[in-house]
Amino acid sequence: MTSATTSTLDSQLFTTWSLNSYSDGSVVVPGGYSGRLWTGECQPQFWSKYQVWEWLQQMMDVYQIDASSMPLHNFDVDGGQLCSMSYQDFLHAAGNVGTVLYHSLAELRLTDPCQSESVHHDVKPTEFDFSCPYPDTVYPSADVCDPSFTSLPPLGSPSSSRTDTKKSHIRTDQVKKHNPRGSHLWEFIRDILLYPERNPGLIKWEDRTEGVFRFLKSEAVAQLWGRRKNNSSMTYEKLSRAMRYYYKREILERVDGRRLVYKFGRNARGWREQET
DNA sequence: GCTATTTTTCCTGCTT
DNA sequence: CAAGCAGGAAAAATAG
Repeated sequence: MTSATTSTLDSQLFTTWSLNSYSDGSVVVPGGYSGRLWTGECQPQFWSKYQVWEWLQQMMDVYQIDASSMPLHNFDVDGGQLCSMSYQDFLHAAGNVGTVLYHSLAELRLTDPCQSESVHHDVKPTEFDFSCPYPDTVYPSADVCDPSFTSLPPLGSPSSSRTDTKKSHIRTDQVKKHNPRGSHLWEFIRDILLYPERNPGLIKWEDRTEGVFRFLKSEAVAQLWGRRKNNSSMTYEKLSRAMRYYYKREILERVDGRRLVYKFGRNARGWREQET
């Protein structure tokens, strides 16, 4: 359904991010961009850990892989290490899902050098660590932080249309469950929070152990959420309404006075440092 | 298709 | 003033 007209998307991404939210459906393209943007370097071999992570997110989204069957900790490696993993290693690290990952990665490695025409104001992966010295200007953070949703697998090769999905019958009870990983807003927020090194100042922990966090770029997060839900007219105003509904369910706790600050409640799970 | 949740939209009023 | 926060209502999406 969604055709990815990649070329124009870049610019539209910019538009999206710089528009202040009142873009009544006229701007943002539904669907997604091809997985190119998030690949700062081109070759998987040169990916940083966070790029590997990004790739994994893409895979999970594209193939609807359940987070529970995708042990991210087994992939705390950089591109070089990732590429040196054998098929067996993948199976080991991710079970059946490993098959998909392995093949997808293989695809990627075959495809061309790179795009590298990403963003002129490119930020090096190394600078993502916490610091995030971004001013107030809106930047196209989608390329580095979109934890989600693409309708196409990021296999930039037109040659092999879709060697993936069916080739290996990956939809063994692990893949393609229901609506696996965070399909809920609070989970989406949580996931952004969980990996600060890849979160370029969108949301920030205020108190990690207490589960207090703050939106730094409310509209940007809203846009991201909108992208996830394929809703181009999402705004922080609306997103926050949904957040407020969480109070009653105790997924979030109210935090007085402080703007853009929320706190996970007893019914929110999976956000703590180490815990189930 | 139906039901129960969740989220999205919109809105009025209040607070920072 | 602009941007957030609060919730109520009701429509739209989703999950099952």
